[in-house]
Amino acid sequence: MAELETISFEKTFEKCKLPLNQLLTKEQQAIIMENINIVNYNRKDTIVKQYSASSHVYYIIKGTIKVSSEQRKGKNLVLKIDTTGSFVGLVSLLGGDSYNFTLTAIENCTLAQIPIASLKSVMLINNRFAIEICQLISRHSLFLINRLSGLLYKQLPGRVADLILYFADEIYGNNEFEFPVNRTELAELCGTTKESLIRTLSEFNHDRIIELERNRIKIVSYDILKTLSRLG
Amino acid sequence: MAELETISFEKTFEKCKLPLNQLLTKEQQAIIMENINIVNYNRKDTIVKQYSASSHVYYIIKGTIKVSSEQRKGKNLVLKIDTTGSFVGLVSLLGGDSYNFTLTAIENCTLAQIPIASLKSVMLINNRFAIEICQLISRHSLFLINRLSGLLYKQLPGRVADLILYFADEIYGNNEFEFPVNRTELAELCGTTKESLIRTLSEFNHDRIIELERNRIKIVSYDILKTLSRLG
DNA sequence: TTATAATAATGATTTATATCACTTTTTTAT
DNA sequence: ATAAAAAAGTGATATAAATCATTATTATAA
Repeated sequence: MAELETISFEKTFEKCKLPLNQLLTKEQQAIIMENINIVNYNRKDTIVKQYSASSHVYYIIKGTIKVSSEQRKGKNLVLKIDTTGSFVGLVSLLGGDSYNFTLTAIENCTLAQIPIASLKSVMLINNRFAIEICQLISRHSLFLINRLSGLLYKQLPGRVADLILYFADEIYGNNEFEFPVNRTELAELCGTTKESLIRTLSEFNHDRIIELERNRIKIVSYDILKTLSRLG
Repeated sequence: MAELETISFEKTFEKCKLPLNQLLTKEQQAIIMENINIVNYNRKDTIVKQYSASSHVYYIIKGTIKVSSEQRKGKNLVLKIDTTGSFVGLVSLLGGDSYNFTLTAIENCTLAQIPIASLKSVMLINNRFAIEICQLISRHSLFLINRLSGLLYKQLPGRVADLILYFADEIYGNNEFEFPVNRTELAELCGTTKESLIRTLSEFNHDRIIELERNRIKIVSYDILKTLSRLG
């Protein structure tokens, strides 16, 4: 499950959405790299478990993971999907001393484990960087609050439309893609049950809003999806 | 609605949960006070409107406000109640350039309006302060994510139990208190309708879990509420 | 290849809660 | 003090989606 490698700062954070090269001095980059671990995970591997003591922040060098939270025995909520170039676990960095969510690889991934202490120490000597991290946390929070409010108020067609649009627009940037997770996990992404999700997807398929074949999906009418999302 | 006053930094932030006196130098305190506005609001006054351009962060010198978000025409979600000593609007500080939520006074309030620019400039020269603010944002986000997940997964008795416990434990620190808002707003706090909320409260009253008389409520069995909250 | 397990799909039924329509009580204003 | 408006409460009904039960399909292993 976990094998170590050594690569440069540049290479590691090549795809990062923050311009870390400008943001951090060479010395600060060295602090980060000093205790970094590069780890590979396979599909379905658990990266961190909710409630366990938090020690690292993760950066996705390559791959896709899901962030989820156990609501009760057997009831899971998938909060979001994260891919290449994202930091994960930032809210847990300052929000408490244990992880608030479970992270699971949904395809083969390469992650960098950055010790919280390293990250904090760089934040303490580099305010621009601290504020950038703060900004990531704020945006991420707003995204989740919006998503959860949507799940709370919209009914299924709207939530499933959001789900499809989320994958198409935010994850894959393509109107044709393959769901990286099974129906149960898709259901957990829109706060419903496997059965209800399947029914709604089938309806969309029948109504020619999408073309669905197993995990392969193609959006036929983006506009109708947008409308469904809006009307909830 | 809005009348100005001038008071000292010490007096203004007397009840603040952050030790601003230690955290900020006299010069930094002066930057904050330079463009600060002290404003009084009456019950039901709108403090800021969702989607309007964000210019200030608010600090509650005294009083209680609600933070809400319009989900669709006529459908509101009350995200949280905030009281004396809290900063409000921090996620909007860095998360974007408009307010993400509507703030409304639910009792007579005195708030300090702090220009975002002042706050940011202090954060840029004081890393400890920046990290403290970042921490506030993280904790606040986790609270909301938990609350919203609860609303999503629990059914009404669990959500109403949470509502009562929220007021008793977090807002008033007392098992006997008066709801500061009407039934519609209580319903909006637990993502339901006025009617359903009223019915659930009446059941709790009938089952002697609470003693309810108009807005005055007394928790009779804290344990049952806790159990209802846990079982959802 | 065949058996076994996992996942997907569909139909029937139940249930929590929203909606609607209305009454009663309380608050506010004249 | 009385009228008008707002808020609280109640009952009947509708409905979206969960649950339960079962079958079909696909993936995995012997």
